[in-house]
Amino acid sequence: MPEELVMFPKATIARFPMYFRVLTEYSHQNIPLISSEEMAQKLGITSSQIRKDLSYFGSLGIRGAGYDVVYLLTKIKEVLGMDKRRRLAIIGAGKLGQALAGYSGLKQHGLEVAALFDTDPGKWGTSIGQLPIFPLTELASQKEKLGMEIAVLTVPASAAQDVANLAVEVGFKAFWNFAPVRLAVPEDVLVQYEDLVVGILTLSHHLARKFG
Amino acid sequence: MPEELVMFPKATIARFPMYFRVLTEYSHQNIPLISSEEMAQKLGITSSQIRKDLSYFGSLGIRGAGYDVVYLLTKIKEVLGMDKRRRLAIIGAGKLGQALAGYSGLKQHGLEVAALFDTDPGKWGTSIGQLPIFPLTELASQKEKLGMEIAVLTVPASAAQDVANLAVEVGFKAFWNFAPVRLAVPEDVLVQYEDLVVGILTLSHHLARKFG
DNA sequence: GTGAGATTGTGAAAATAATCACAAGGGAAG
DNA sequence: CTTCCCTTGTGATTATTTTCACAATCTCAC
Repeated sequence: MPEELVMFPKATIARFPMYFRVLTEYSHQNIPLISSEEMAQKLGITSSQIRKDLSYFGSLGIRGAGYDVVYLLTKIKEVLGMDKRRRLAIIGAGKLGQALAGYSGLKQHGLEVAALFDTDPGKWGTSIGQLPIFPLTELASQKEKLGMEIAVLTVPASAAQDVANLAVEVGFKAFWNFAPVRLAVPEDVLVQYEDLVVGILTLSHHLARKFG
Repeated sequence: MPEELVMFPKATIARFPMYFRVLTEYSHQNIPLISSEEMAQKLGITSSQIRKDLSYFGSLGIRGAGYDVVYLLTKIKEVLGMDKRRRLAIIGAGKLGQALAGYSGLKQHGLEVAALFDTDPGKWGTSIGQLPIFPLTELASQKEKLGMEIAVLTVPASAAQDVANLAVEVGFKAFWNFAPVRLAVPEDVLVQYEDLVVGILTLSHHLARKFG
């Protein structure tokens, strides 16, 4: 029989990480309940939006009281795939790759960087924190050995497609792409684009509108 | 008389940086015209969306031919505030701050990191590339001297609000905040939130849905 | 157990965004 | 100058997202 698959709106999914943060904070402080209004204040959004978002889980709040912090946290972890540990391969051991390798936010969300890869021989054998840097040619073998399933692309735009092709070939089905280019990949491969410039240019736009 | 201020939808503004990239590429190759369909192919979106987005400028395309690359580029630069050079202060000279300091994408978009700031005395006086690291206490004086107007927060979440308060005090009106906390700031201050975890967790969600 | 107060869950309405489909031009060739 | 072809610009439509408003129902105090 088909598993019950609630479809969450994209906009809702994008907010779950925020909810996760607040809930984690409350959980650490052993606060058992949180209301939508309380969350809304913390996050600067409306409480009705939060309730609507959470309603896709079905009815898991407690009327008159709020939401059970631990239970809600479990549900959000589940839907974000955080119940299973995922290992990442960072391809491109430049500044950005290194910054991500050392970013504690990943581990806090069940995401573990297992290794970095680079084409620069000068970097092979060195390490970032505890993480080894391998030649890109070892991507296939290390993927097997370390059980990595997400490829993080922190290479120059000009190299991104080639690197992606290689990663697809060795079996990666998910990409987190920081290179500002659209990747051509097979149908069944997921690509999440991350473009830092969008954020700062949005800010620049508002700044220009407001102050000239 | 009030300047004509066309209001661009948020979603449209978020796509302008993509358009900027394609146009820059074409401009470098001295290709004078580009059609919405051509752009759409490059970017993996629909051509009608592009036409709709560009229609907010008024009518600047050429029917039967496409858009003048250089002219369109000028318009997009203008609306994104890229016609004026903006200087950034990076507060928090950790891995992420350093990565951003060395990120060429910023300069390519008219954004110039002028200095970094940190509370760690061990970092004072050292530099990242050509960029000096100052004590946070010098924020006010260096802001004047270097003409910085955007504060980039790459400090731990626990320090973000305090640092923001200081930056507001010395006159910053725009923040690019990488710390995963909502900042309490005066009405007239702009904050652009950047949360790397959202992207990777969205990917994780789709991965979990698709492959379990 | 009862009433007062709080907070959820959710249909309906409003706002925003994306897509469609085609009339209105403009270019190019002869 | 006319015809054919191409691509824009845009109203209309559809889809998605947010907000509203209130009935349902749970807690807590007594």
